[in-house]
Amino acid sequence: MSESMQGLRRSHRCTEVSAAQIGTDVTVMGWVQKSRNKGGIIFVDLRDRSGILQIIFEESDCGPENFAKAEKLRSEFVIAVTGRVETRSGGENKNLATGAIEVRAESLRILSESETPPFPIEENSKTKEELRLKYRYLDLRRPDIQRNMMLRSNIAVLTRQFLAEEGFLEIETPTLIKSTPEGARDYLVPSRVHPGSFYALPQSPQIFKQLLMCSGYDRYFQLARCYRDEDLRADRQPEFTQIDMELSFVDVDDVLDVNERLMAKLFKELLNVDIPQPIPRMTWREAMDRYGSDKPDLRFGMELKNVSDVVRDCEFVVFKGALEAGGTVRGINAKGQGAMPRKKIDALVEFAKGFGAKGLAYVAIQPDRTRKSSFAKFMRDEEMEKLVSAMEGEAGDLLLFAADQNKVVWDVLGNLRLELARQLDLLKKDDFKFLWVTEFPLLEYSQEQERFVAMHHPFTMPMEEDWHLIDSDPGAVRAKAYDIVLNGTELGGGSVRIHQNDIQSKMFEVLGFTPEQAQEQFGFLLTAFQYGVPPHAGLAYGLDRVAMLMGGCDSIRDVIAFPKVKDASCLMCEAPSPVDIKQLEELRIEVSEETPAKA
RNA sequence: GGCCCGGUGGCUCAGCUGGUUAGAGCGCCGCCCUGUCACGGCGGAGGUCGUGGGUUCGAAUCCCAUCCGGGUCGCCA
Repeated sequence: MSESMQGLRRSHRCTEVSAAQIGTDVTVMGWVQKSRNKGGIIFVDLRDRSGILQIIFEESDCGPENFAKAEKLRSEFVIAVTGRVETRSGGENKNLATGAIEVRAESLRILSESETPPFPIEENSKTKEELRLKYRYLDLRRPDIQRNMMLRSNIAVLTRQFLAEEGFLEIETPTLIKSTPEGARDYLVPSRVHPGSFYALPQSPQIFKQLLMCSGYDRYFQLARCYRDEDLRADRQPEFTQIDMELSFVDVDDVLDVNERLMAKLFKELLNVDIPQPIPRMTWREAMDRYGSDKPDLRFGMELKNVSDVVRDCEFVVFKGALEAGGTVRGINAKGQGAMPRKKIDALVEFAKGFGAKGLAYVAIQPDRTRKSSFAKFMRDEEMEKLVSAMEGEAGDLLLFAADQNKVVWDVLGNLRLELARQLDLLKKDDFKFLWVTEFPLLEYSQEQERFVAMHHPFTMPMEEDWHLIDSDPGAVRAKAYDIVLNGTELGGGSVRIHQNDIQSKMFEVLGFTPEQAQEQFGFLLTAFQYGVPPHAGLAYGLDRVAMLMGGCDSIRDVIAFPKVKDASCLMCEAPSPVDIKQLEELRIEVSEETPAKA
């Protein structure tokens, strides 16, 4: 039996009740976390989003009718209690924020009863994610998820506040837009009015924000929903939220400056963590050379070393072959891991092969400085000495080498470095190491498409000093593009945009667009740029990733209220789903054996 | 699409080199209990071992297929 709210008003959230209210009456409402019935006295832990407050029921205070109701309380019943705040006479509970006080119930209303939940609503749930997601509305009651959602809300509020104070305007852009084939796969929405034509959901508001610059809005931002029809990961959902911004009359430094102050504000106010100002910068090339990654995790060292010159004259065919083929030999030094058992080293070799390595050469330096090595027999002693010394190898160290084309060597050692850090527990979640990675390559060659594709997007401004290479060596042209990296995660990225038609046309040409194709895809942008466009630049964060890292979570699902699972479906509402055949007919979409529809 | 891990009462797990009636903790239900807060005591209910097939005298256990969830590679301008 559910009672009404008639005549009742909540006076406090659970943990807003404090010693300051002792002796006064309060009215609290929430969910029964737990009821402990001692016979003549009943303790109820009442939970709301603020936390837990103990209610005490005794018949002499609340009367027989209320006491009888209190005896019926079960987990997750929703109740309203009016009572007197008291100091606990039974001793303080140090585990609760409200552990020194309790509310002696004078009246009780059962606002809603509850079935026994399918899993316990409690902190640090061990429940399978599958079940949690099916009953996400219950999972969202758990204190740790509620903290995540509140953190996310605070991030959004502070971001708006900060950017507004910095002169940014919040402007919404459409989510039914034109499909562009470059980049990620689009989610498509069929048009009823234009049979056979489709809208796309935006992968980002990129073109619209550039048009806003063209329109003179100067500084724009938006917390924008974005959609990409690609496979999911722990840090990737098909729909996600960007903190998206664009600025006019700026260059790289201006964008970096405002963003490092934004990050500093968020981390200081929400986590009381000081972010260095300015945030360290590293070029893409340096990041690759030192860490084998364009999003290096700076919480630990173990940097890559290029030893190509050291081993250039040795007879080890793996090294020799790689160098002759134009590749490099690089290594990392896992300090103190020289005693790693053979089995574990073999596992690392297998791990490396997963990233394209043909093998992994190693030297394990024993405590007595003798060496166990997979390739010593191919090296002269003095060559080995030189190599070990180039790696700063000391007794007890494990040296690991990869030899191949740069791209492979970077990838293998970069991932190996992270794997070793995980094994050695070097990655502390409350250690926040920010980094700007700058000067990304403008283009990268796609084997699959047999042409150069934009590393960032086709509107990215090349670095002026490299532009003369665009025909002779397109891959060597660097861009005014930058990523903001935190603890090995790409939090966001952006660039200075091209605002000159001649450079833009050349870009399209290099990317293999005919002028007609460029016009067809981006004509409105190109036309807009003929009417006076300011130099502009911008950046977009993955808000979900920001919240994930700030909240110490392992997956962005933990900071998204209703996330989707690996195959992009929703376990709770069961989207996507077949639709009524009538809906399909209206859209002129034909039904076949393979596309099920409701009759 | 590839590879790896998992699926056993409501929850979390054990059992898995085949062999009595599939166990434990928590939860749930009933009774008792006036200072609990991981409350306690007594009693009780609850299981198609993800699904389908196969091997076998016998399958939670072995084999094949398949579904579901997670991680990862490809993919993600």
